[in-house]
Amino acid sequence: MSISLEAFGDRWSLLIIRDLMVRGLRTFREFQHSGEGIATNILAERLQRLQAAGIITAEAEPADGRRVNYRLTEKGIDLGPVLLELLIWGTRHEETGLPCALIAKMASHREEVLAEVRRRWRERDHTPLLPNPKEKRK
Amino acid sequence: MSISLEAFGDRWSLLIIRDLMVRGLRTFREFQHSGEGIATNILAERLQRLQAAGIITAEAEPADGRRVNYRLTEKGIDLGPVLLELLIWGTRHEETGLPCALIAKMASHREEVLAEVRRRWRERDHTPLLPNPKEKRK
DNA sequence: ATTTTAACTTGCATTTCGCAAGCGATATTT
DNA sequence: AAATATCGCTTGCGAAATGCAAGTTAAAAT
Repeated sequence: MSISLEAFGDRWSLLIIRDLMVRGLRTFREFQHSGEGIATNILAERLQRLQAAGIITAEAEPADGRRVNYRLTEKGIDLGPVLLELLIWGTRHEETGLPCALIAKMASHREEVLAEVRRRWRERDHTPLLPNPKEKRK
Repeated sequence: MSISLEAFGDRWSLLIIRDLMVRGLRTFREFQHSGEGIATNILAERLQRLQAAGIITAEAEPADGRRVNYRLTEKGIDLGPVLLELLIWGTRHEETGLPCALIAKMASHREEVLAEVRRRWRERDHTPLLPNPKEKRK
């Protein structure tokens, strides 16, 4: 457990992973403007660390040489269950803007949700899994 | 998710929660000497924060007025699934000192393991759930 | 009554973070 | 072709969080 936390146990890493997994973000710029307000130097450093840890990869976009597409590795997509449990806990115990019905469904259909997350990853389907809440979640 | 991380998304909080949940630790001193090397001021601050977040409670030991027993609340014990997924991921993807068979069993008997964790919590059974690894895990 | 123990504080040096600005390499516009 | 814009980062610097050692207070043990 402490080993896991060393790889991504800080305030930002898991949010980046979440954005990759369920919000369909891929580029530096998209993370930067995703609404959580991460500083660019920290973002750069976290992307490096996650890459070094083998959780994400960086590949240049062929159509645009400036752009770098970040993507979860298999090791990264395996964090799906962790994120799902975090989401379920947060929804159950804290005030979130998410529809409760949606979460109840997720909790009772764990395996299906995770299979869908994996499917999207495999097929590089970048449509967001969750509807974007109206309110920016803090 | 970001809301969850605000409550315990730092380097130490989840380790404290883990020590409460699966290692049977209860007191300031036990956390301090649990081998991860947390500074006492940080430990004190984290215990306060977790208490303020409603994840743990502090109650004085009746038999010894100096001692404070920390304990997970229901909200805290509900983090069981999160910890279990972290443990499974870490074991699958990083070098840990844990016997693989044990983890395979945990992954395939998720619900039983979580039920056992809850049972121990309810009955205040403080025997560690996991065998203490010989090597101090870093 | 003195010493020990448990649970914290406090002070201070070091590290990390957050913000704004800048930079180099593509790509786009004129 | 030249000027401008965009993207993915660095850099510099003040502020906040962290780590370490020492001290404090109250309760137990001797």
